[in-house]
Amino acid sequence: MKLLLLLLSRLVAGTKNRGAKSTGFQKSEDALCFALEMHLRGVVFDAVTYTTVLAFCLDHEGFLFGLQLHSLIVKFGLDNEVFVGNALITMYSRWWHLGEARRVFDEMQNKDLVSWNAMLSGYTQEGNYGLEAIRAFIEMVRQGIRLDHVSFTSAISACGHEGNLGVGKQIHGLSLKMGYGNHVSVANVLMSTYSKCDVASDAKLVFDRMHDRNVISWTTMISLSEEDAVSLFCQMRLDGVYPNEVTFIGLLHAISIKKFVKEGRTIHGFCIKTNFVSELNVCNSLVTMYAKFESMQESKKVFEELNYKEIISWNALISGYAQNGLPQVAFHTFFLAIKESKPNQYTFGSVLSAIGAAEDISLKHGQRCHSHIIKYGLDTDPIVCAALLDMYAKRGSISESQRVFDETSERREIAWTAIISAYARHGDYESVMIWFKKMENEGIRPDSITFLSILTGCGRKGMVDMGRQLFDSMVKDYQIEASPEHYSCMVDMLGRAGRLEEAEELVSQIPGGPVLSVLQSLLGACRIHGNVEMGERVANVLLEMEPKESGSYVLMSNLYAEKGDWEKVAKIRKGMREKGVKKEVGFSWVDVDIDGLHGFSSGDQSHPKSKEIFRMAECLGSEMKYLREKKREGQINGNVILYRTEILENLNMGD
DNA sequence: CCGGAACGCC
Repeated sequence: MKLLLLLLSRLVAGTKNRGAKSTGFQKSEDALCFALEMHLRGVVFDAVTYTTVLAFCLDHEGFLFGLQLHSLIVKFGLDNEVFVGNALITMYSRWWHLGEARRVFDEMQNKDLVSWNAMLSGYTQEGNYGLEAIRAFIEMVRQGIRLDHVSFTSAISACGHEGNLGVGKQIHGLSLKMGYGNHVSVANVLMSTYSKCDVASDAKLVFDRMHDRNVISWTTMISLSEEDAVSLFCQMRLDGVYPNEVTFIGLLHAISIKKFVKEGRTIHGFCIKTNFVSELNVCNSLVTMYAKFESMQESKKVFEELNYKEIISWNALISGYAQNGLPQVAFHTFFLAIKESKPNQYTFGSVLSAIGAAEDISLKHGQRCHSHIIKYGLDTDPIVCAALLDMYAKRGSISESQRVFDETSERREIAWTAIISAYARHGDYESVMIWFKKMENEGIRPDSITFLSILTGCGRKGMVDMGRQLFDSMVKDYQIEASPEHYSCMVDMLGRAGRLEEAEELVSQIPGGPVLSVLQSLLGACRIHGNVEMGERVANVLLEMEPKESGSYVLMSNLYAEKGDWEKVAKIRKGMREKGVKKEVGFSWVDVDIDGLHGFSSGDQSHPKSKEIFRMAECLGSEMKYLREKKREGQINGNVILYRTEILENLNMGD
């Protein structure tokens, strides 16, 4: 109570410049209790006091307090004060009540630039209001409201969220004209916007032209240039700019993606020296980094040294185990995590991908996970739904996948992509086509992954013209850049259909030239159709690109072998020997319940039971041949397994 | 006393 009175006297004294922090409150609860106490003692607030207290309502559970403050403000007729209105707009938009924010804004009689900017930035927050933000900015221009650097920062940021490069460029132009283009926060947001709109070169240009770069400018640049992140970090230090927590998160992320192991350890050391390891978020990034370096021991070590673990830390560890082929550990960690923290969509995304990848985790566990998802109310989350659907598809339960999809209320792109990939994974291209049609009918925009599934489907179904049309439409109408996988798929499709010239032409049109796999697809197609002339042409390019790649030699030698040109076959083999190219040995892994994992390579006789294994393989081979003949003759329709049992009995090999 | 810019767990 003593403290209360002290603070009361300080506030009532009405001294200038008492910022929110200087009132001594740490939490919005305290601030509101204090404010209510003042009110009870008959102290009438002034606008400045309300504004100060409203600022506390932006964090934690402050929204309800804010609502009460709003009614007090109205009661005392202070809602016409511009500062108070501005604070209310900010509060409502932070709590996602954009409608209420707008109502306050519309009812304000005296709006100033800050009111407009507060409304603009409310719409700019990530969400579905990007268009509103752009509209509000245009309205400002139309009404001749004065614009400043904050207006430009928000408006350009909205274009970034919307991916609207056209409007972004126009606002950039306007900012230059009005002399705000070089303002540090405008330039910073321009960089991130250009990078979001896939014009990284323009982002770099903005950065290069800046004269005053602050820590945010450097952090932005580091985060969007993975390859040069480390050298940019060094330049930043030379420039005398001190990094912060966010800088390290971006830097460590780039290092993780690029697997710069040495640099990663150095930066870890730097974080220890500068005590950035006391920042939870930096440590979370370190957990992810070591996981990406495939060193789960170190990842776990960083994790265990945390004195406080939040769900992001757990997620980083779980996905690390999942990505490093330790799904059981991932699954086990998941159960520890949900004991200590409240899981979010990423937690389930990671654990579901682990279950999907693990043949030896019972599907029951997947279902158990599913029930947790429902328990935590995450069953409508698009990320979780897609992961769940994918998990069932990977574990062979396509009907469950379909059910998850049917029950997904908010069917965003990601769910459609997942169900179409699920059918593609199962080789059910009939369904791929059906669901793609449905997706189109619903007006959902297919993405790059969806196109890959559908193009593969067209290839397998021999629907070459349709595939070609879709590919062209993807690039032209949907403006999706064709990836090497898309090109491989197209070349494979055209090649299977014998349209080799068309395939070769497509390859020649690839911007920046084809990658290895695309050319190998083309060479494979040449082999199927016995086109030696084109095959040689393709092989020459391939051997120039990667002289040590054995696959190219093998494909070419197979092509000659099929034509019976044994001389050329021998020449290629000789060439391989001379260049020291070795064919990498392919391994097959067999997991036997009782005695673990066995690896086999072609011609390998090292296994103690190899004699029996080869005998069995031979039997299975002749059995397959027999079955194929029967099937061709139409003698089998349906249950091959039953039929197989019958044959085995006849062959007297019932084991 | 009010408005803006960078990042991580899918």
